Amino acid sequence: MKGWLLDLYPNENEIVLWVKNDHGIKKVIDSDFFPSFYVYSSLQDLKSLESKLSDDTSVKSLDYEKKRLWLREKESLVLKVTVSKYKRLKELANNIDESGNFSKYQLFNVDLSFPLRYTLYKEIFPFAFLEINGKINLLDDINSIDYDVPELSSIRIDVEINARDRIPRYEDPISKIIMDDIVLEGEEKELLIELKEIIEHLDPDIIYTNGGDKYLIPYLFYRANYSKLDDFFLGREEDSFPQKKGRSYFTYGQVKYKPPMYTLKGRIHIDMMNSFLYQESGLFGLIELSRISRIPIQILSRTTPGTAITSIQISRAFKENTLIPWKKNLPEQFKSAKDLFMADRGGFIYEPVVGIHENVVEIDFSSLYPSIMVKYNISPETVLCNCCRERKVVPGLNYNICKNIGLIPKVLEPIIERRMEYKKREGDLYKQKNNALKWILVTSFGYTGYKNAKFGKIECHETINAYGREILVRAKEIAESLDYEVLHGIVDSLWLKSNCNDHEKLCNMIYEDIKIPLGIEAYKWIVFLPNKSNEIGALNRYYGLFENDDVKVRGIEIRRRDSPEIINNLQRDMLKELTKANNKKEFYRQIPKAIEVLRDYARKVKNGECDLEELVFTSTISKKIEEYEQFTFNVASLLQLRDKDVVLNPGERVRYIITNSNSKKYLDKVKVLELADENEKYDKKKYLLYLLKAGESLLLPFGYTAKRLDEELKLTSQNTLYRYSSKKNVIF
DNA sequence: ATCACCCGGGG
DNA sequence: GTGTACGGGTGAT
Repeated sequence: MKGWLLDLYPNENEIVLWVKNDHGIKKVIDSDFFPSFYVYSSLQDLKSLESKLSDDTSVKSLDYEKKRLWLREKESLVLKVTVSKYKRLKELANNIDESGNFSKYQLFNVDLSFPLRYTLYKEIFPFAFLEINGKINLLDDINSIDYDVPELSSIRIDVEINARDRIPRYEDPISKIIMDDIVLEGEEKELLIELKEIIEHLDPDIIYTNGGDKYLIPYLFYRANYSKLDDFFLGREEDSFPQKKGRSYFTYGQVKYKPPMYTLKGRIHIDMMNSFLYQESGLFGLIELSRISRIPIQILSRTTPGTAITSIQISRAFKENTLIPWKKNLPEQFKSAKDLFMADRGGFIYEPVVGIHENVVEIDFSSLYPSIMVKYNISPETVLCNCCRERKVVPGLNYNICKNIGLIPKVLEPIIERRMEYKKREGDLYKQKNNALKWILVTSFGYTGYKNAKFGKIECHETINAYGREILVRAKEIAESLDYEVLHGIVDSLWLKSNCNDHEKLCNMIYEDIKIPLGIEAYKWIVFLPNKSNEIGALNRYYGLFENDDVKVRGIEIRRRDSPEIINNLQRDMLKELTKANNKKEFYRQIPKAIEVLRDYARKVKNGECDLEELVFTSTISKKIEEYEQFTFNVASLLQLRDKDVVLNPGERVRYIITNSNSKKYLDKVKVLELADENEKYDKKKYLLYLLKAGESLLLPFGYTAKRLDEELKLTSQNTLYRYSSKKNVIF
């Protein structure tokens, strides 16, 4: 049969493939695939290991092969250990590593996923069009841009829960099941049977949920179990979920909570809430990445772009007969692009000139890092290579770079080209594919410096930084030579001021010099904001109005996830007034109107007219309740929830209203939204203060502190409206 | 005054 | 399958 490879996964000791075409879908089992890992050591040690392993019944075969231990190194003799039981692979690798005191043996290809092993071995990939008749025949090309995608049917499932209070629990029964436009109501057990029957009947390829991993799917199974429905499942055959708990983990200093995956068999479950890549690039973005990264779509939808880029790198290394290192122990720690630049503030960070500016353009090297990596051939095996010691080309660093093209550029260049091709085309399909690739490129940089990255090396980071810094400095010099004034600059962007309107010349000159694509956008005006504490320009706090009337806001409350709606609405409405201005002069005229907006909001808060929903803070829990040292709003919320037997994992969010900010009593200080009743009294003074501070955030460069705004707003007489007296009150 | 805690960014 | 920046603001002590 011919069809598209919808999904594949290991099951016990075989690989299951689901192949879809216009006539239906077929499950294919390959029970003749056995995974391997590799061991390198002295020949003598390998020989003794070989004889030791030959007694192990789970070892299927032991062979010697010639492989590269690292990119472009000469091939070495290694022992290939093939296991007959999938589960034994990692156990065996661990045993060997331990028996050699974690130093005698170097192990490779240990932590590769089974789908990746299988697709590399068979030279196929997810969503490939192929023919299966005893053996697999690829009728597709992984490099293809205009590949066909199967028609996929889908359904979205939501449930409503008959909860005792507003916190839904597993013990609460289902009240409603909604499947697209089908609404099921009635007795719970019947509902579940009907749900299963409808899914069997419609037989969708994709099931979309909102929170399926975290709640919906496990809940449905819990209820089915409670109703003694033992053949309840949602896949194309019985689902088996790993008994895993979700994990909380740190990223960029923030705690995230990752619920366990609920993947279905033969059907694709996409949890829209748990899929960054789906949110960013849609179904076609997922398919695009699934193909090129060889990660099955259900797994891919739940991973980060960094995982996908790693997988692509592994595939490339595999093709070049290079083994994949198991663990790495480089001392440097993971840092994101921005971190590194922040960490050593080079000459290309310009503290913003606080205040409002006209005639401003922002230039932006949108894919600076991947471009640098490709252009300057930056890769772990090219930076400080042994063969080209003389080529010390890195600006300001004593590093040499190889003349032979490295793995990272080889991987990135085709992706950049693909993306450029998609960018040229119209329509949602290409937009989604383009977005998916964008994220691959953006994250590729961070991963080169992450210590556990398969193909990472800190010197790559330093090298990329050195080039990046040089490029920004160069761009600045060119701009200044054309009489542009630099107002602000950070990482890959510069804000420039000039009376001349011909910015094309600037772009051309920079591009001619640097040969890295850049974008340019003109502002009618932009306001750079100071730190609230010291009046110095803050690197990432600004707002501005583009020539096309789009508004760009960074760093202030409206951008924060924890801000209550009322703060967001206030700043949105104040900005609405301010952005009516087409220039600096008009901007100053709009300031009093923005303050009037603030007055309206303040009045509403003062009069107790706010809906509770507007006042809700949504804050992320960073640790377990007992680990907190201070009695914060979050702690008070957690205590309230604990009374109701609800425990949140670090990384999950609480929603609360401030009822008495200064109170030391957890029941009094805040109210968790789900536990609040409609007549809950909120802390008016506190919310008023928040409003004033949010107003200050926008207007501080013009002399309005929260305190001063407070004074203004207390004016009750209608004709003493604040008179803005020109430049006297302006700090800058 | 100092420490604890939470958030951003990218597009 | 995986990661603890750094500076900003606000609140607690």
